[in-house]
Amino acid sequence: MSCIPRLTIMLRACGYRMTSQRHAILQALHDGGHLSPAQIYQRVESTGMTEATVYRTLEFLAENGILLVADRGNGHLAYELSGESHHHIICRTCGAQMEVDPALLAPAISQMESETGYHLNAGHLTFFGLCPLCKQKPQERA
Amino acid sequence: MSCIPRLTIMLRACGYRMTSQRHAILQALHDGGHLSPAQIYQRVESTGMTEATVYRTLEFLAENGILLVADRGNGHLAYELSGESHHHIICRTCGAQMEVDPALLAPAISQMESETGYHLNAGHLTFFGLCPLCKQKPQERA
DNA sequence: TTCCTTATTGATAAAATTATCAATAAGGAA
DNA sequence: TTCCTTATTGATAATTTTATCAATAAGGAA
Ligand SMILES: [Mn+2]
Ligand SMILES: [Mn+2]
Ligand SMILES: [Zn+2]
Ligand SMILES: [Zn+2]
Repeated sequence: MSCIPRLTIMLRACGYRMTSQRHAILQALHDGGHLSPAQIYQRVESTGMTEATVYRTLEFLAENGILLVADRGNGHLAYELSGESHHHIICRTCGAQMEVDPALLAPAISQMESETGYHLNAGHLTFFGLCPLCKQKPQERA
Repeated sequence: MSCIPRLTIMLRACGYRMTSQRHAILQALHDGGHLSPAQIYQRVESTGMTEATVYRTLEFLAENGILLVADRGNGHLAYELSGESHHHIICRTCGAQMEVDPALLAPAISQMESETGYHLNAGHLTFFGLCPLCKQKPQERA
């Protein structure tokens, strides 16, 4: 993917380094979308990388804004490349999910800002609910 | 606290039971507010309860709507008694936090519902940002 | 290219969280 | 109260995640 060189420069500007491990994890997320640490490890295991390195690298990349952390509702976290801003909606019944335009929340957020005095980072939220299908037939679908 | 009898009835109606362990954990959360599993275990350790029981009980109570799960931003979760609906704002710099009236998000959520077809559970969200103090003096405060 | 500094990794241990399963006890029925 | 069914717990092992620290390698300087 073409963003590796850009990220390399960005990291070096902060005194950090681009390593083969970071490269492999970024690549895995590039063609994997939202992935859990375990899923990512599967995809980079062949390089000999340690699980500890996967966790460390994900935390590092997230802290530096290169990755976004997402709540999957199962208590565990997922990671993804931080591209265009967005939020998520997940169906509590069937797990279906979709992305949401952050513009929909903008007015609510700016109102929260003016009422609380906080400066909010719109961020990357996850909303839970029922998808159109599960809204009808209450129980079906695992 | 006075809600134990009510919760007992609620649980029995679903075939579940009120145990001394559940009672102790609810009591801990009643006078503790938002607590992590470790913090809760500290407070009920004297009863001889196992850590595994703490985790199981928290998951059980949350699944049944008696507890809310909160994202604390540190990757770990916190639990609290589900009372009046609200959301949270946490300062990424100093950790200061405050609750937010869910009514502020209501219009945005109903618009998301009409645009996506999902039925959303307003829920219990956590927003991150900078508090009024940290917004000014950029670096200070651990 | 060679050398140096040190950020990063692997190896390992520790800690936190989850899964198994037999023993216990909640609470409904008699 | 006594008895029974079975939800729940404790004990234990397995898995996941985090912390330590010496060995490695990124990448700037010479
Ligand atoms: Mn996302
Ligand atoms: Mn809360
Ligand atoms: Zn669904
Ligand atoms: Zn602050």
